[in-house]
Amino acid sequence: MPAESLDAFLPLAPAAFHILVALADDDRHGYAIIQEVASRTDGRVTLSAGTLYRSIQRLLEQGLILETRERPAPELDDQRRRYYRITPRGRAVARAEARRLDQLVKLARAHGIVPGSA
Amino acid sequence: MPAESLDAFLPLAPAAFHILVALADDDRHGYAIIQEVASRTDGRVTLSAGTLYRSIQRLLEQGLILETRERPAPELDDQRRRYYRITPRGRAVARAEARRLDQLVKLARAHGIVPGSA
DNA sequence: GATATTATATCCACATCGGATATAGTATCG
DNA sequence: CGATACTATATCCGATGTGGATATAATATC
Repeated sequence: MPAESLDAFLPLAPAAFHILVALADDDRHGYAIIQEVASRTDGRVTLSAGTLYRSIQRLLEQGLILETRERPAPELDDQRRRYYRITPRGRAVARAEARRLDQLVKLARAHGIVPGSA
Repeated sequence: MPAESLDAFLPLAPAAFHILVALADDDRHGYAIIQEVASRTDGRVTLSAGTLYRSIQRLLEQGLILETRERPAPELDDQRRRYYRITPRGRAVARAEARRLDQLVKLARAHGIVPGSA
């Protein structure tokens, strides 16, 4: 996967970025992604159901995530759930987006926007 | 200006962030902002005219920038230009947005998205 | 004087988003 | 065991932000 083609995905939609980062560690189902993102951001980012499921559809179509057949032990499972896993391409896109955001922050710092680091 | 009210502006529209950062150093006119942003990002961010002038209207309404009456020496000026300056509030919002973006990058790093820093 | 560039402004179509709504399975508790 | 709350997925609607096209006109170049 050449680096160029990753650029076609950038800038990545904010919701898509959060979903990919939430799946970076572990496979998760949709509802769990909402909770995980909220938890990790101390409640600052609360993905709505509409945003979540539409984002998941797009990420699947783009091959950035896939739906897994693996499920947890039945006593921990819930038949309604659909579990998702980040793909290598998804990881590469998330990495490229993180780099893009980092450059944005550096640009702001270089022009004195952030005190204590200008 | 309490920190809470800044949150109402977040997340800041990407174009608005770029405009505020471009005005961080110097007053500029619209067309110059497009060129400055393109130059600073090595051509990766090219604000379209439509995006620029609508973004400027919003930033004016929100009090994040203002139009200045000061103009350069007549031989360097162009009567068609409208010059803009970032306000203290605009600077505070840009700073808050930079902080938000930085936290996003840190979150991605904490979950192993960015190699060499996880 | 013709042409290209600079400069501002508006319109249209497309993508993304939050919130509302729908449907139904699962857990809790009296 | 029945009511109620929570979990879980999915779709629809309206609002916002964006690039690209279009318009208009002043300025610079040749």
